[in-house]
Amino acid sequence: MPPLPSPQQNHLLAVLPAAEMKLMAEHLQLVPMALGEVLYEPGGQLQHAYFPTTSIVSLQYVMESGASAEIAGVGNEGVVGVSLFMGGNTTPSSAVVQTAGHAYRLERSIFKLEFDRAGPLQHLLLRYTQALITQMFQTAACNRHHSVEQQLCRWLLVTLDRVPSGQLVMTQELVASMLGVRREGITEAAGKLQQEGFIRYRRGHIAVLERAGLESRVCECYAVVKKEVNRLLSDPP
Amino acid sequence: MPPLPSPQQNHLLAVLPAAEMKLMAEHLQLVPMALGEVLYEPGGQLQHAYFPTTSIVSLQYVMESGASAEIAGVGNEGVVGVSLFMGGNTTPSSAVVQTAGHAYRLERSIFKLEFDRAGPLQHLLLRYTQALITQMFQTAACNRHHSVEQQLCRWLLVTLDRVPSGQLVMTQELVASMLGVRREGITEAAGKLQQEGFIRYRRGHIAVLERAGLESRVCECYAVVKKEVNRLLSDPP
DNA sequence: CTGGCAATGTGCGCTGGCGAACAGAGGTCG
DNA sequence: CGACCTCTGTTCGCCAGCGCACATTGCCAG
Repeated sequence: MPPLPSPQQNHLLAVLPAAEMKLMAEHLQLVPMALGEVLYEPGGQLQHAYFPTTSIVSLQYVMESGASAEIAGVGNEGVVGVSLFMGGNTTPSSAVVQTAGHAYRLERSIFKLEFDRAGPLQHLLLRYTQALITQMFQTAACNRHHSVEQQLCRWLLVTLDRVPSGQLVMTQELVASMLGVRREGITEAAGKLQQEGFIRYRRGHIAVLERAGLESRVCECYAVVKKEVNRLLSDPP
Repeated sequence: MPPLPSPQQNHLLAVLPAAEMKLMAEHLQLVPMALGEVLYEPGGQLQHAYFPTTSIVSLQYVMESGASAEIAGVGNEGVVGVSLFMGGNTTPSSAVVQTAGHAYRLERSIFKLEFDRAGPLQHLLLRYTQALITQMFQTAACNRHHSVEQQLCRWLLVTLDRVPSGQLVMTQELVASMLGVRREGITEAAGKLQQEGFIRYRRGHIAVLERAGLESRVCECYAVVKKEVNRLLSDPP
């Protein structure tokens, strides 16, 4: 077994000043995140904020028809539950664990209290929220104008940035529901990428072999978001 | 000529406590907003926050190919320039005046100062930002799954909520670029709506005749966003 | 090692939206 | 009042992605 994750594996927690971190440490609670677990449903009251370390959470919207679409993903660079401090407490979206792993969680009232302290944590969270907004922004535009193959490449690259090993546990069915397209569409696009030797997959596993290949096929959206997220989360002035 | 707009015509400014408002009043500056005016471009430094009264501003993203997509709109219920207080200062999107009118603007540093006061204004702005997030969310999902006609209905209804007269000054070309679709697609969809007697248009003018008709055709997205925005901006606890 | 089931591969026909090209029809401005 | 330009209507071929149906293939449990 790999060593238990430390809070520092989450970038937001990692860059907190020691003093700040000390205050929160005793309230942070390590929890396992199982694939498919639902952290919250539309309109449901969030009880905790989650800081993923090794897990990945997908923020998605499910339409009345049952069709779904991922709007943004949260990995160890962020936090699930921004609506807690934005003031709404709930959102019309859901959050589902997309890659199993761990997260640290913080009870809702504590989280809000720490935020209202108006210290470095607040600034960090607000900047992160803006990064999240950029993701959604770009997803909306990408949904409108780019092909399934391009979006698949984007999704793979984003996920890869959060899973250094490049070994993803993920069925085509699941990818399809994330992207909000048909499973067959993924089969086809993934088939092409496999033929080119960029990826290899077998029954629920995807291995990225040649990252550069994906980068040559992806739309601009990947780079735009990555650059913006780096800008926002690197150097707090 | 209609009377000059008062700051109270902007909902955010209207609900501010008198004390708060007094502080800001002397810095608020009434400006005309001309159709097509660009408030900021991707990556550009915002100099002001804008509180629309009678104008409508469209937040959009322009792709490398030149194709564009509106991600959210801001009318008298909101403010343009959330990135100023979120910490990023800029965003990769642009803001364009979609309906001419007026707005009150606030110099960047003043705006940030007032926000950092952590009073009612801050809470209000954060809640509004979450409402904005909901809009983007829903736009992303809507772009993925709904037809041009549905999206046109949504767009008309949203705009109608901000233009009580129901008389829109807007060419099909412009609507098309907002929705990120072809102009012909709008011609066709609008033609249907006109045949049904829901709207009437002539060279750059759209008149909504039967709001209920549009509501019968629109996708769920309109109601979801409206409900959520009402929830967030009505009763600050 | 052998069902059985979930995951993947494939092949239809269909349709919504795209791209391009052009014809009419208001407005506007000389 | 007429020229001109912009906006709108319409057509045609094309293709990505959908929905459906069914064949195949790993993988795991028994």
